[in-house]
Amino acid sequence: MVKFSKKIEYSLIALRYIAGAKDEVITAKEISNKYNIPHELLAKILQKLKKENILSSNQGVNGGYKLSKPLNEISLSELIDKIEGKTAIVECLHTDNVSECFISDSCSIKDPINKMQIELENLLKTKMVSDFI
Amino acid sequence: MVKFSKKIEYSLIALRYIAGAKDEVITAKEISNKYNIPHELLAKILQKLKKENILSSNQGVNGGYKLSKPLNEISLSELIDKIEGKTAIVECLHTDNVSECFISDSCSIKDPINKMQIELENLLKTKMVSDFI
DNA sequence: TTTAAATACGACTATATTAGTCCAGTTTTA
DNA sequence: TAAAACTGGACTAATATAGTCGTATTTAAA
Ligand code: SF4
Ligand code: SF4
Repeated sequence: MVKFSKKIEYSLIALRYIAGAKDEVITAKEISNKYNIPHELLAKILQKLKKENILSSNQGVNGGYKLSKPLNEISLSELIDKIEGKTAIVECLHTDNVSECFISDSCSIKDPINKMQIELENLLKTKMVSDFI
Repeated sequence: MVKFSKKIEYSLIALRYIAGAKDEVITAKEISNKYNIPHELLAKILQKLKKENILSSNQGVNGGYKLSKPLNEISLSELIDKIEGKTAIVECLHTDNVSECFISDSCSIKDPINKMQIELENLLKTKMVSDFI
Protein backbone atom coordinates (compact mmCIF):
# COMPACT_ATOMS: atom_id res chain seq x y z
CA MET A 1 0.00 0.00 0.00
CA VAL A 2 2.80 2.40 0.78
CA LYS A 3 6.03 1.58 -0.97
CA PHE A 4 8.81 3.57 -2.56
CA SER A 5 9.62 2.51 -6.09
CA LYS A 6 13.25 1.90 -6.95
CA LYS A 7 13.06 4.88 -9.29
CA ILE A 8 12.27 7.13 -6.37
CA GLU A 9 14.99 5.64 -4.22
CA TYR A 10 17.53 5.99 -7.01
CA SER A 11 16.39 9.56 -7.58
CA LEU A 12 16.90 10.43 -3.93
CA ILE A 13 20.33 8.80 -3.84
CA ALA A 14 21.37 10.56 -7.03
CA LEU A 15 20.02 13.99 -6.08
CA ARG A 16 21.65 13.77 -2.71
CA TYR A 17 24.96 12.80 -4.27
CA ILE A 18 24.86 15.54 -6.89
CA ALA A 19 23.99 18.11 -4.24
CA GLY A 20 26.89 17.07 -2.05
CA ALA A 21 29.56 16.79 -4.74
CA LYS A 22 32.15 19.47 -5.37
CA ASP A 23 32.47 18.84 -9.09
CA GLU A 24 30.68 21.11 -11.48
CA VAL A 25 28.78 18.23 -13.06
CA ILE A 26 28.25 14.57 -12.16
CA THR A 27 27.89 11.71 -14.61
CA ALA A 28 25.33 8.95 -14.41
CA LYS A 29 28.19 6.49 -14.49
CA GLU A 30 29.82 7.92 -11.38
CA ILE A 31 26.64 7.50 -9.38
CA SER A 32 25.75 4.08 -10.75
CA ASN A 33 29.25 2.83 -9.96
CA LYS A 34 29.29 4.21 -6.47
CA TYR A 35 25.91 2.83 -5.47
CA ASN A 36 25.62 -0.27 -7.67
CA ILE A 37 22.62 1.16 -9.45
CA PRO A 38 22.03 -0.30 -12.94
CA HIS A 39 23.55 2.29 -15.23
CA GLU A 40 20.97 2.34 -18.01
CA LEU A 41 18.16 2.63 -15.52
CA LEU A 42 19.76 5.46 -13.62
CA ALA A 43 20.52 7.23 -16.91
CA LYS A 44 16.83 7.09 -17.76
CA ILE A 45 15.91 8.54 -14.41
CA LEU A 46 18.37 11.40 -14.68
CA GLN A 47 17.12 12.18 -18.17
CA LYS A 48 13.63 12.34 -16.80
CA LEU A 49 14.69 14.60 -13.95
CA LYS A 50 16.30 16.86 -16.51
CA LYS A 51 13.16 16.97 -18.63
CA GLU A 52 11.25 17.88 -15.51
CA ASN A 53 13.64 20.75 -14.73
CA ILE A 54 15.01 19.30 -11.55
CA LEU A 55 18.40 18.73 -13.17
CA SER A 56 20.22 20.35 -16.06
CA SER A 57 22.80 18.63 -18.20
CA ASN A 58 25.82 19.03 -20.44
CA GLN A 59 26.32 16.54 -23.21
CA GLY A 60 29.57 15.24 -24.64
CA VAL A 61 32.87 14.41 -23.01
CA ASN A 62 33.06 15.86 -19.52
CA GLY A 63 29.33 16.25 -19.59
CA GLY A 64 27.00 15.39 -16.75
CA TYR A 65 24.23 16.65 -14.57
CA LYS A 66 23.82 19.37 -12.00
CA LEU A 67 20.92 20.63 -9.92
CA SER A 68 18.53 23.20 -11.35
CA LYS A 69 17.28 24.13 -7.91
CA PRO A 70 18.21 23.39 -4.33
CA LEU A 71 16.90 20.21 -2.75
CA ASN A 72 14.87 22.05 -0.14
CA GLU A 73 12.71 23.41 -2.92
CA ILE A 74 11.78 19.97 -4.22
CA SER A 75 9.08 18.16 -2.29
CA LEU A 76 8.76 14.41 -2.21
CA SER A 77 5.32 14.90 -3.66
CA GLU A 78 6.75 16.77 -6.63
CA LEU A 79 9.48 14.19 -7.17
CA ILE A 80 7.00 11.32 -7.17
CA ASP A 81 4.62 13.08 -9.51
CA LYS A 82 7.42 13.87 -11.94
CA ILE A 83 9.09 10.47 -11.87
CA GLU A 84 6.07 8.19 -11.70
CA GLY A 85 3.46 10.46 -13.15
CA LYS A 86 0.68 11.96 -11.09
CA THR A 87 -1.24 9.15 -9.45
CA ALA A 88 -4.14 8.75 -7.05
CA ILE A 89 -4.52 6.26 -4.23
CA VAL A 90 -7.59 4.77 -5.90
CA GLU A 91 -8.82 4.41 -9.45
CA CYS A 92 -11.78 6.73 -9.20
CA LEU A 93 -9.73 9.68 -7.97
CA HIS A 94 -7.54 9.86 -11.06
CA THR A 95 -8.29 13.09 -12.83
CA ASP A 96 -6.68 12.54 -16.22
CA ASN A 97 -7.42 8.84 -16.40
CA VAL A 98 -10.40 7.44 -18.30
CA SER A 99 -10.48 4.02 -16.63
CA GLU A 100 -13.37 3.76 -14.25
CA CYS A 101 -13.88 1.48 -11.29
CA PHE A 102 -16.90 -0.74 -11.88
CA ILE A 103 -18.00 -0.18 -8.31
CA SER A 104 -18.02 3.56 -8.60
CA ASP A 105 -21.79 4.10 -8.67
CA SER A 106 -22.52 2.17 -5.53
CA CYS A 107 -19.22 2.81 -3.76
CA SER A 108 -19.67 3.88 -0.16
CA ILE A 109 -16.13 4.89 0.68
CA LYS A 110 -15.26 7.41 -2.01
CA ASP A 111 -15.55 10.48 0.19
CA PRO A 112 -13.48 9.26 3.12
CA ILE A 113 -10.90 7.83 0.72
CA ASN A 114 -10.71 11.23 -0.89
CA LYS A 115 -9.97 12.84 2.47
CA MET A 116 -7.35 10.21 3.18
CA GLN A 117 -5.67 11.00 -0.13
CA ILE A 118 -5.48 14.65 0.80
CA GLU A 119 -3.88 13.87 4.15
CA LEU A 120 -1.29 11.66 2.53
CA GLU A 121 -0.58 14.29 -0.10
CA ASN A 122 -0.05 16.88 2.58
CA LEU A 123 2.51 14.71 4.27
CA LEU A 124 4.36 14.19 0.99
CA LYS A 125 4.21 17.88 0.19
CA THR A 126 5.85 18.90 3.41
CA LYS A 127 8.67 16.38 3.02
CA MET A 128 11.50 17.91 1.02
CA VAL A 129 14.18 15.99 -0.81
CA SER A 130 16.65 17.79 1.43
CA ASP A 131 15.07 15.95 4.37
CA PHE A 132 16.53 12.73 2.99
CA ILE A 133 20.06 13.65 3.98
CA MET B 1 3.97 5.02 -4.39
CA VAL B 2 0.85 5.33 -2.30
CA LYS B 3 -2.04 3.28 -3.53
CA PHE B 4 -4.83 1.32 -1.90
CA SER B 5 -5.12 -2.23 -3.14
CA LYS B 6 -8.54 -3.48 -4.16
CA LYS B 7 -8.39 -5.89 -1.25
CA ILE B 8 -8.20 -2.98 1.15
CA GLU B 9 -10.97 -1.09 -0.59
CA TYR B 10 -13.20 -4.16 -0.60
CA SER B 11 -12.39 -4.73 3.06
CA LEU B 12 -13.41 -1.21 3.96
CA ILE B 13 -16.63 -1.43 1.97
CA ALA B 14 -17.48 -4.78 3.53
CA LEU B 15 -16.63 -3.81 7.10
CA ARG B 16 -18.62 -0.65 6.78
CA TYR B 17 -21.59 -2.54 5.42
CA ILE B 18 -21.48 -5.22 8.09
CA ALA B 19 -21.22 -2.58 10.81
CA GLY B 20 -24.23 -0.71 9.48
CA ALA B 21 -26.50 -3.67 8.84
CA LYS B 22 -29.27 -4.69 11.22
CA ASP B 23 -29.09 -8.41 10.47
CA GLU B 24 -27.30 -10.66 12.87
CA VAL B 25 -24.92 -11.90 10.19
CA ILE B 26 -24.12 -10.81 6.64
CA THR B 27 -23.17 -13.10 3.76
CA ALA B 28 -20.37 -12.51 1.31
CA LYS B 29 -22.91 -12.80 -1.46
CA GLU B 30 -25.04 -9.96 -0.13
CA ILE B 31 -22.08 -7.61 -0.16
CA SER B 32 -20.68 -8.73 -3.49
CA ASN B 33 -24.09 -8.30 -5.11
CA LYS B 34 -24.67 -4.89 -3.64
CA TYR B 35 -21.29 -3.47 -4.63
CA ASN B 36 -20.41 -5.50 -7.72
CA ILE B 37 -17.42 -6.98 -6.02
CA PRO B 38 -16.27 -10.34 -7.47
CA HIS B 39 -17.80 -12.85 -5.12
CA GLU B 40 -14.94 -15.33 -4.87
CA LEU B 41 -12.49 -12.56 -4.20
CA LEU B 42 -14.58 -10.95 -1.50
CA ALA B 43 -15.14 -14.36 0.09
CA LYS B 44 -11.38 -14.80 0.33
CA ILE B 45 -11.03 -11.43 1.97
CA LEU B 46 -13.74 -12.07 4.54
CA GLN B 47 -12.18 -15.43 5.36
CA LYS B 48 -8.91 -13.69 5.93
CA LEU B 49 -10.54 -11.07 8.13
CA LYS B 50 -12.06 -13.87 10.13
CA LYS B 51 -8.75 -15.63 10.53
CA GLU B 52 -7.30 -12.34 11.74
CA ASN B 53 -10.06 -11.95 14.32
CA ILE B 54 -11.64 -8.89 12.81
CA LEU B 55 -14.72 -10.86 11.84
CA SER B 56 -16.35 -13.99 13.18
CA SER B 57 -18.48 -16.35 11.13
CA ASN B 58 -21.22 -18.93 11.12
CA GLN B 59 -21.13 -21.66 8.50
CA GLY B 60 -24.01 -23.37 6.81
CA VAL B 61 -27.40 -22.10 5.70
CA ASN B 62 -28.18 -18.70 7.20
CA GLY B 63 -24.50 -18.37 8.00
CA GLY B 64 -22.44 -15.26 7.46
CA TYR B 65 -20.08 -12.83 9.08
CA LYS B 66 -20.27 -10.32 11.89
CA LEU B 67 -17.79 -7.98 13.53
CA SER B 68 -15.54 -9.23 16.31
CA LYS B 69 -14.81 -5.70 17.47
CA PRO B 70 -16.05 -2.20 16.69
CA LEU B 71 -14.59 -0.38 13.70
CA ASN B 72 -13.12 2.36 15.83
CA GLU B 73 -10.80 -0.19 17.35
CA ILE B 74 -9.35 -1.26 14.00
CA SER B 75 -6.72 1.02 12.57
CA LEU B 76 -6.01 1.28 8.87
CA SER B 77 -2.49 0.20 9.70
CA GLU B 78 -3.77 -2.96 11.34
CA LEU B 79 -6.11 -3.71 8.46
CA ILE B 80 -3.36 -3.34 5.88
CA ASP B 81 -0.93 -5.47 7.85
CA LYS B 82 -3.49 -8.20 8.27
CA ILE B 83 -4.78 -8.20 4.71
CA GLU B 84 -1.58 -7.59 2.77
CA GLY B 85 0.90 -8.84 5.30
CA LYS B 86 3.26 -6.55 7.14
CA THR B 87 5.28 -4.61 4.61
CA ALA B 88 7.90 -1.88 4.61
CA ILE B 89 8.23 1.04 2.26
CA VAL B 90 11.60 -0.23 1.08
CA GLU B 91 13.26 -3.62 0.78
CA CYS B 92 15.90 -3.11 3.43
CA LEU B 93 13.40 -2.25 6.15
CA HIS B 94 11.57 -5.55 5.98
CA THR B 95 12.16 -7.35 9.22
CA ASP B 96 11.01 -10.86 8.41
CA ASN B 97 12.16 -10.84 4.82
CA VAL B 98 15.44 -12.37 3.71
CA SER B 99 15.75 -10.56 0.40
CA GLU B 100 18.37 -7.88 0.54
CA CYS B 101 18.76 -4.76 -1.56
CA PHE B 102 22.07 -4.94 -3.44
CA ILE B 103 22.70 -1.29 -2.69
CA SER B 104 22.34 -1.74 1.05
CA ASP B 105 26.02 -1.40 2.01
CA SER B 106 26.60 1.87 0.23
CA CYS B 107 23.07 3.26 0.55
CA SER B 108 22.98 6.83 1.73
CA ILE B 109 19.28 7.24 2.35
CA LYS B 110 18.44 4.37 4.69
CA ASP B 111 18.14 6.49 7.82
CA PRO B 112 15.90 9.23 6.44
CA ILE B 113 13.79 6.61 4.67
CA ASN B 114 13.41 4.85 7.97
CA LYS B 115 12.12 8.05 9.57
CA MET B 116 9.74 8.56 6.68
CA GLN B 117 8.37 5.08 7.18
CA ILE B 118 7.67 5.83 10.82
CA GLU B 119 5.81 9.02 9.94
CA LEU B 120 3.67 7.21 7.41
CA GLU B 121 2.98 4.42 9.85
CA ASN B 122 1.88 6.93 12.45
CA LEU B 123 -0.61 8.40 10.04
CA LEU B 124 -2.00 4.96 9.24
CA LYS B 125 -2.16 4.04 12.90
CA THR B 126 -4.26 7.03 13.80
CA LYS B 127 -6.75 6.39 10.99
CA MET B 128 -9.45 4.05 12.13
CA VAL B 129 -11.69 2.00 9.87
CA SER B 130 -14.58 3.89 11.44
CA ASP B 131 -13.17 7.05 9.85
CA PHE B 132 -14.09 5.63 6.46
CA ILE B 133 -17.79 6.19 6.99
C1' DT C 1 -32.22 -37.67 5.49
C1' DT C 2 -31.49 -35.10 1.64
C1' DT C 3 -30.75 -30.67 -0.30
C1' DA C 4 -29.31 -26.11 -0.68
C1' DA C 5 -26.86 -22.19 1.11
C1' DA C 6 -23.16 -20.80 3.03
C1' DT C 7 -18.14 -20.67 4.72
C1' DA C 8 -13.22 -22.74 4.08
C1' DC C 9 -9.08 -23.67 1.50
C1' DG C 10 -5.74 -24.09 -2.00
C1' DA C 11 -4.22 -23.98 -6.56
C1' DC C 12 -4.50 -21.72 -10.62
C1' DT C 13 -4.65 -17.90 -14.38
C1' DA C 14 -4.70 -13.25 -16.02
C1' DT C 15 -3.44 -8.58 -15.83
C1' DA C 16 -0.83 -4.64 -14.52
C1' DT C 17 3.11 -2.55 -12.73
C1' DT C 18 7.84 -2.19 -11.86
C1' DA C 19 12.54 -3.10 -12.89
C1' DG C 20 15.96 -3.60 -15.94
C1' DT C 21 18.16 -4.19 -20.79
C1' DC C 22 19.37 -3.17 -25.49
C1' DC C 23 20.36 -0.58 -29.35
C1' DA C 24 20.95 3.15 -32.24
C1' DG C 25 21.40 7.81 -32.05
C1' DT C 26 23.63 12.89 -30.94
C1' DT C 27 26.78 16.10 -28.74
C1' DT C 28 31.11 17.61 -27.27
C1' DT C 29 35.90 17.76 -26.01
C1' DA C 30 40.55 16.26 -26.33
C1' DT D 1 38.31 11.34 -35.37
C1' DA D 2 37.75 8.79 -31.38
C1' DA D 3 35.96 8.41 -26.92
C1' DA D 4 32.86 9.85 -23.29
C1' DA D 5 28.81 11.23 -22.19
C1' DC D 6 23.79 12.34 -22.72
C1' DT D 7 19.22 11.11 -25.51
C1' DG D 8 15.40 8.26 -26.71
C1' DG D 9 12.59 4.46 -27.72
C1' DA D 10 11.52 -0.26 -27.84
C1' DC D 11 11.99 -4.32 -25.65
C1' DT D 12 12.14 -8.14 -21.97
C1' DA D 13 12.00 -9.94 -17.30
C1' DA D 14 10.38 -10.12 -12.81
C1' DT D 15 7.03 -9.20 -9.42
C1' DA D 16 2.71 -7.97 -7.44
C1' DT D 17 -2.11 -7.55 -7.82
C1' DA D 18 -6.57 -9.09 -9.22
C1' DG D 19 -9.55 -12.49 -10.15
C1' DT D 20 -11.11 -17.54 -11.05
C1' DC D 21 -11.98 -22.43 -10.27
C1' DG D 22 -12.76 -26.64 -7.96
C1' DT D 23 -13.59 -29.14 -4.07
C1' DA D 24 -14.65 -29.83 0.74
C1' DT D 25 -17.17 -28.86 4.96
C1' DT D 26 -20.85 -27.12 7.85
C1' DT D 27 -25.54 -26.36 8.94
C1' DA D 28 -30.51 -25.20 8.77
C1' DA D 29 -34.55 -26.36 6.83
C1' DA D 30 -37.62 -28.97 3.80
S1 SF4 E 1 -15.25 3.76 -6.59
FE1 SF4 E 1 -14.78 2.98 -4.54
S2 SF4 E 1 -13.90 0.95 -4.94
FE2 SF4 E 1 -13.83 2.04 -6.88
S3 SF4 E 1 -11.80 3.01 -6.92
FE3 SF4 E 1 -13.20 4.54 -6.02
S4 SF4 E 1 -13.04 4.21 -3.80
FE4 SF4 E 1 -12.16 2.38 -4.79
S1 SF4 F 1 19.37 -0.01 0.94
FE1 SF4 F 1 18.78 2.01 0.17
S2 SF4 F 1 18.17 1.60 -1.97
FE2 SF4 F 1 18.19 -0.39 -0.94
S3 SF4 F 1 16.08 -0.68 -0.23
FE3 SF4 F 1 17.20 0.31 1.48
S4 SF4 F 1 16.81 2.49 1.18
FE4 SF4 F 1 16.30 1.50 -0.75
